[in-house]
Amino acid sequence: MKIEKIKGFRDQFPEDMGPRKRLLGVAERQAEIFGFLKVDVPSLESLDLYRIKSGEELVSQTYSFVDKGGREVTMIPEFTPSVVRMLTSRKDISRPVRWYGTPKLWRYEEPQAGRLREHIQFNADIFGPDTAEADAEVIGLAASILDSLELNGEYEIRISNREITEKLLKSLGITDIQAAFAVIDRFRKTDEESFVSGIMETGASREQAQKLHEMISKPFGVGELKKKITGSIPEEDIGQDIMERMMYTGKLIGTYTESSVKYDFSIVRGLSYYTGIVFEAFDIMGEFRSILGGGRYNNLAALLSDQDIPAVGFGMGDVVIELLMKRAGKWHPESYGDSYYVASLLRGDKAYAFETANSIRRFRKAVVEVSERGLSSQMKAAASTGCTYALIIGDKEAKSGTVTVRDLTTGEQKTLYREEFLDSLEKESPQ
RNA sequence: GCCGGGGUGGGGUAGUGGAUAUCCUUGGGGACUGUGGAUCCCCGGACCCGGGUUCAAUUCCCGGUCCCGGCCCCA
Repeated sequence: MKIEKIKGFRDQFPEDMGPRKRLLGVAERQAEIFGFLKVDVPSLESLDLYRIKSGEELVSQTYSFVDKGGREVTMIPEFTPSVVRMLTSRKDISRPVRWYGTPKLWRYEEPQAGRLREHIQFNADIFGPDTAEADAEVIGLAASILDSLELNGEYEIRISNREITEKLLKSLGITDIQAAFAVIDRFRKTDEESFVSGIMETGASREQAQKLHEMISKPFGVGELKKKITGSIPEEDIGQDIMERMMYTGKLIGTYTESSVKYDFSIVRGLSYYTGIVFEAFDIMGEFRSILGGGRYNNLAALLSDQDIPAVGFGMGDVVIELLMKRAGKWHPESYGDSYYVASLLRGDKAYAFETANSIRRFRKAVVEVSERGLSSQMKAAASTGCTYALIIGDKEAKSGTVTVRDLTTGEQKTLYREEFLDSLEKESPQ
């Protein structure tokens, strides 16, 4: 009987696992360099954790079920609520708290390009200070990860601000702010006419809806925010300090990366708990869904506990960035430097070859032959493992205490004393 | 949940209402216990599942399932 995979889930074979391991490794390394500490959360949570903050729409898209004890539980659809629960359960942790994690997340929806039912998400948050500096640090980490993956020039960051957008919408006569956010969120998928009519349904006039469409259509440099808004919103309707903070944040983000950072009114993020800055990163060709996204959510802790903890963070799923890395030719595993395939022609007792392999392993990767086969086959195997050198060990070598080293890229080969060979490895090794 | 397009060895494919289902590649073994991605030889491996129509279904029809893509939603 053939058992098929569950829809939207994936097997992860070495050819993708290698690059994916590097992707997550780079993200984790950058997070650590920034001083973030790793945490992990349960894969299963009470469904109520998501009811509180998001309502039935999200709940209907969760991978949830009633367990044997009659509890409504769900495979976690996001990381943040669990992390907030963790943080608020401890009062001794000094702030700012910088935490990251790489959970698997689940959603019960139809799979499509860049979206599966199970995926891995890198996630990082700063809890405590409600400052432009914390905002910039989180976005800067996101950019540094993408840059470390050699994706400079392949992406750009778009930022916006919920408060500013909300005030903008109000000044245009819009009364149903949530509905307007939903229309804006769909901006990229609709034409001007349906956008305008969608906005008109939220309380704006046609003229105002068209004005909004124009503002949303053109991202601009973050430093121009004030200029762009002046004339659109009456001065008294918008806090100067919010705009100053956004422009300052944009300036700080520029200290992390050369990549383009734009202000973009169309970024609102669907998640209702965002309160201030929101941001996403897109591939430069606009082919894929957003690579990552996040923002400030100052009210979530209060919703889930009796504590008030401002927070800012982002999540980056592994699926979209994989598409981007493949397109950019960067989907390759981490390189281990020189590596050795220990081929053996010894009859019976192969201890000499194994001693050699194990000595190499103090400094380098070594693969030792474990089959009985001719040298020709072993050399083929050496090539297919991707090793840069082959060591050939036969009776001659074992008797004389030597090894024959063959460079698999140039074909050059020499025989030298084993001790001499190992010494040279030790000297060349960085550590 | 809804809509569209697909499913032939591990991957890529050809083909057919009836015969031993094509080719390439990959995998295993051998030539080959002293030199690699080669060559030659041998071997293994497939019509997604169920039902219907039919003398006969991998082929036609229906349903399911999975894959790809879109909608909804976006964590």
